[in-house]
Amino acid sequence: MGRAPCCDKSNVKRGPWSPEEDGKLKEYIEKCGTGGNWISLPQKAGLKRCGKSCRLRWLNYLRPNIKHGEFTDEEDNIICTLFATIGSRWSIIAAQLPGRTDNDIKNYWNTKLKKKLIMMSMAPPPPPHFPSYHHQRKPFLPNSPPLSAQTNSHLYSHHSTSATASGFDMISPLLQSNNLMGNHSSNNPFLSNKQYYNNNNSSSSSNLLVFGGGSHEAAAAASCSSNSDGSFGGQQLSSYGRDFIHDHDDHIKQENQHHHHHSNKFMLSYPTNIITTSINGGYQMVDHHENLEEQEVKQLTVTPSTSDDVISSSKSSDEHPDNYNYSLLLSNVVVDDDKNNSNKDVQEKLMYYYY
DNA sequence: AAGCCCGCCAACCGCATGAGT
DNA sequence: TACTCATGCGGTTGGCGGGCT
Repeated sequence: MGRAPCCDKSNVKRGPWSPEEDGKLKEYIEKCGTGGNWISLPQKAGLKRCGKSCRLRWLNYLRPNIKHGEFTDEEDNIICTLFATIGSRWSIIAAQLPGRTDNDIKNYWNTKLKKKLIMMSMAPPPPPHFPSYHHQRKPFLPNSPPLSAQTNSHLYSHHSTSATASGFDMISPLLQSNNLMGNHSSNNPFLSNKQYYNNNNSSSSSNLLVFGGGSHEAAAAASCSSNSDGSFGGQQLSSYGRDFIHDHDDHIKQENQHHHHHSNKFMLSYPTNIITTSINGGYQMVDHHENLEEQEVKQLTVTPSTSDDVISSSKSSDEHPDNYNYSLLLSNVVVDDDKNNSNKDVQEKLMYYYY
């Protein structure tokens, strides 16, 4: 049985809001607030509207300090960076852009920015002397990532990350054009894992990458999950994110539960403090495929290069411990491809950008 | 001038989640 | 524990307006 509708649809007005309706809603909320109840608000405000409609109108249009109009280049960069990192989590992206609504950003992305990136991707490649990301990577500044200003529960409480491999690929050119990343096509951070394995027989390449300010799930979205068709398995990751993040102090216990109940583990989606606990044991990252017959299990053991790296980073992580630990921890790891056990050199596997 | 096409964006829809009971 | 319901979210739709033929 489906759930009951939130309102009597035959009795509510739909479609565009009139100035009179806007006025009523604005006046009521400014005078009385929402009262924590949108369902009853329209009646109190004298509106023949669904509560959800009122809420949307208020949040996306009427509330104070809403910014409309052109997006700046800086906003473009933030949107691209975050989209590459966490996918279409518009509410989270909007939280980084004061005055912008998730709806605005979503529309902007779907109608303009995406196309802009496509156009830029068709532009000629940068000249050969364009420096690699190894040379221009910015040092991590623990006081910078705006994502860390949010609570974890806010970050991870909802829905899926639906970024696609093509989405990541699309973003790359813009980032390059803005000098945010290098020009190593073989190190394209937006390749899916599938592409990574297709392109690299050994574990010596650097496609196990993170692009973003250091949110835990962000790392997962960018680096960990790919499905058998090469697309990113955001839903899976997201469900992990939900499970883990809600009770920050209970992560390790929950990780253990997952260890028992799931064959697919996305180590890099774990918060840093969990990874930190894995210094001695290491973690496995398994690329899980739905169809067992065709399953090509890719198993990566990812461990910090040395305990000292992790410990030292932990010590200086007071301000934004999660981000800081995470980045330092993963910036220098051993990636061991079990299928191809030939290269265990310590390598710099992760690229990151902070704004 | 009329008709068509298409991009933009406000609004809607369905679903997941969490709080309350 | 099970259920209901309000809220918040991302995906999608549909109307409007501008440009083109």
